[in-house]
Amino acid sequence: MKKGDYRYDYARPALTVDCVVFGADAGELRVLLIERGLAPFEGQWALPGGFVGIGEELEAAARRELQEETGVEKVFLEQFHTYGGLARDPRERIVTVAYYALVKLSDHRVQAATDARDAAWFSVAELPKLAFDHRQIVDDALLQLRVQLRRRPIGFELLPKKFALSELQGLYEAVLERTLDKRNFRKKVLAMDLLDETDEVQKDVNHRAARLYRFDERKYRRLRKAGFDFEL
Amino acid sequence: MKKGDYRYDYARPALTVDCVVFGADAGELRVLLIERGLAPFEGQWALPGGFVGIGEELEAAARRELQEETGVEKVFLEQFHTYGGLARDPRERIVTVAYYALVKLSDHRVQAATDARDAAWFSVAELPKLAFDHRQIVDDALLQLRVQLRRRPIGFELLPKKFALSELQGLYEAVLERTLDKRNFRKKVLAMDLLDETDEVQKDVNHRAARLYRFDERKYRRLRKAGFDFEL
DNA sequence: CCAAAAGTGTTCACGGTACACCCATGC
DNA sequence: GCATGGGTGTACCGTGAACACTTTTGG
Repeated sequence: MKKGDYRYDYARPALTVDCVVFGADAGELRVLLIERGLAPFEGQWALPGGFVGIGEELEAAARRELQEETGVEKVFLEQFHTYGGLARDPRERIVTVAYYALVKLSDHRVQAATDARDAAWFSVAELPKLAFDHRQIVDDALLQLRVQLRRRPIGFELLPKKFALSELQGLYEAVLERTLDKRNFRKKVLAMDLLDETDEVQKDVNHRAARLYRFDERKYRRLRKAGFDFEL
Repeated sequence: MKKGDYRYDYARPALTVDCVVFGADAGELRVLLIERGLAPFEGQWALPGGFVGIGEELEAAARRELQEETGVEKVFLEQFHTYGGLARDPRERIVTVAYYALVKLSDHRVQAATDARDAAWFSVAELPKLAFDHRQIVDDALLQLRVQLRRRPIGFELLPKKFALSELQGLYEAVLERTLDKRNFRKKVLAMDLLDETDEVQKDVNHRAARLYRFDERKYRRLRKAGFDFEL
């Protein structure tokens, strides 16, 4: 982005993007936060995000900021709400377009960079105090995730490519905050015929190892064309 | 808004709001459009909307534009997506926050004003060519409406305060684009116990007049607190 | 008396839910 | 051999879907 002197007839809000990045770990839902290296709210935890370039698509800006500040790349990303409250930012009027992202925790060693002093995963159950209105944004994203998780096959974005059914169930339980019946869950998931059984099993567990499955994107697309609706 | 000379270190997109206003009439779903009085796309039909003031909330801007351009006030309004494509507007980069609104057609005599040359209702089945990417926005809003109509009691926003069950059914059929069974529909709706039977009936119909009902907002709120989920 | 829509019950199939026991593995 | 989670089947209930006839009113 080129620094210069840009003039307009009317005052304009600044435009940013922010990302609520979810990951799952041992049946716990986590959110990726950065520790701010700059004022305002220096030293506080916040969502990764930043300004939208004048020649940059909104989603591209979200991906760029995510990559720059946390190292996270190539993830499921979806816009869910735009926040424009007058007092969001103490400096000036800033409108932010919020996205939620889903990542396989195992794939992403996060690392802070640019204006982020640090980056780390926090359990959604114990978030620190967040900068700006980011707490509100996280809460809204979580609500959105809960709704979408049941209607679209996005849970798989949060797990390793190969996973045990109990891991999938644990994820649903963590996000929906309730326990599910094991038999019913397995029956329903397998009946949808969206998972391929691999010939691998879990490793490094001190009990019987579970069979691993893989989500079949192709099958899902084919079924959806035929009018099938994912529902869990 | 005060015209002046505003300077920034980095170029900023302009920020607007646009509204997809739905109304129902004789079992047909309609959208409110304005005919543009200014370039670009002068003379073409477009969504009501306009620039967000620097000290103005997003939703407030949407309501103001709606009122100014079409005379519509005090309606159900909900944000659903933000559009930031680089080529949306031929003049410069403009990001727009889109809302959908639901109005009782009977309550609103629309009238064009400010930079709208004309305002009129169009059946969603036969929209004219629209300016900018507004066709895409309408399509997305319609999709959103279809989803929300089944999960939240928003259909009542589109009908007169007192309505016949067949009118409600006609609305659902129009939006969802499929026929519904009369007996099952009435059973389901009445079973939710959200409607109050009035002692009025339809007038000016040349057949048996239907009883009129009213949506009971209070009851709905009470039920929702008790964990009830609207679903049709 | 005819047209047009209002109003009303029952049956059936399916999917959701509840529920308990044996099995494989690591220590 | 024991602890830990993996893996499996059946019975019941409630909800959604299909379906046709009588009633009221206006013209």
